[in-house]
Amino acid sequence: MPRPREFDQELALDKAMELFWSKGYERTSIQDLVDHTGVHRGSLYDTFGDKNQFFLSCLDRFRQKSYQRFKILEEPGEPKELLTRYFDAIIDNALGPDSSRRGCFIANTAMELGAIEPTISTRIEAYSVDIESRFYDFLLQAQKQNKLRGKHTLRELSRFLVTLRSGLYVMAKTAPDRQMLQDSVNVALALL
Amino acid sequence: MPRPREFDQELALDKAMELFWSKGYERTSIQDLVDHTGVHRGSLYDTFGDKNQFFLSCLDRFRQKSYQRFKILEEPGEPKELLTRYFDAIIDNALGPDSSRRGCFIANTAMELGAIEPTISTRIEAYSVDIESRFYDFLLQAQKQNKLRGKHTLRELSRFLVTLRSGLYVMAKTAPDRQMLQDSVNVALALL
DNA sequence: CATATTTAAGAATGCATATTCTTTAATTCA
DNA sequence: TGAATTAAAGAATATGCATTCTTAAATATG
Repeated sequence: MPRPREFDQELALDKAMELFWSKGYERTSIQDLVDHTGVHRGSLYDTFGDKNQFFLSCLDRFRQKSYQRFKILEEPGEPKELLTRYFDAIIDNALGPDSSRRGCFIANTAMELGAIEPTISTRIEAYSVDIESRFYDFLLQAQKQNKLRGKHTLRELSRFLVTLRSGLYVMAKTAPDRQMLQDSVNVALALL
Repeated sequence: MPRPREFDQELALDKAMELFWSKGYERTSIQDLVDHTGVHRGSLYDTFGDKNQFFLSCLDRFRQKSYQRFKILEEPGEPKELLTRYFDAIIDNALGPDSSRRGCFIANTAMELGAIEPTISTRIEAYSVDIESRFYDFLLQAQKQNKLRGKHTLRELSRFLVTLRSGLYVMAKTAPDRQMLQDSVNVALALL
């Protein structure tokens, strides 16, 4: 009996995510979202709730998608080579299409709202812990194959990689050239 | 013949800087600035111009102040020891008083406005280049004293340190505990 | 075919915002 | 002492914002 929805819900969520990603929470207005998704104001409210809820949905969607990048680390190959490819992908993603320098949606949000909104900071912290443990698992595999040198614990190493990763996202917004980021990765991965 | 100003201009600038620093550009309203500085709206406009100009003045003030931290690297001592102290100071500053986790004003701004406002991004880029060259100078001194091992160029190394530094500022907003940041620094400085 | 039900469209509301304007107060120099 | 000049105070303006309400449209089932 219902009138059918005229817009693709998933597509609208993706479009909204893009906008929040590149402009941040405060600078993205409902009108911006309406324009960019092509969906009517009221329909957005009916479907996704208010701006806060909508933003959180976008954040979760980003989180899901970004986990896919860790599949690179599960492929066969030398650990260092795999990490190089992983961080290359990170750099590509951070610089964005046509050098839009959108960075990482979650890192951006951490900087904008991390110390302010408790509901945001818990999510961001969980995400960070998650990434750390994925690095940890990867390093554990490498260690089992005796392909890890150096005196640090896996915990320290994985935390270092998380911090490096975050640093790259800041530099993507700061430095104009890709080489700056590449140099940082080259140095960092030399200690493995 | 003029009526004397009743507020301390420098003090007001510092207060405003604190606010922009911890809340960012968008989330800081003129009313917030009025409340926090104790200076009347009109006086702020007369003295500092509009919100944009005011913000830029605060950014410049922060920049000046933050350069002082590099004096740590000019003190006598082992390079690695000096860098450890430098990054300890960075961590202190990033976590802020009573764990307010305000991060770095410039890094925050890079994330919020870096890819959007051209007038901001040029300043931020200049700041980044400046920091890189200060690391470079420091490493050059260390190299002259034969206190640097490793195969990387000084340019690569200084860029790595800049990225590490940025990463710490993100993690200060993300991770709740200091140890996470400390671990990252420990690993990073091991390769010098 | 008609009614129930959900979506879409657009107008409307109310509040926060940045900025300016007008009036009043405090000085200094003639 | 008084006119000129600058600062402070407070009101006022206009715009943008998130959110809601009302009305029209489209479908499925009886």
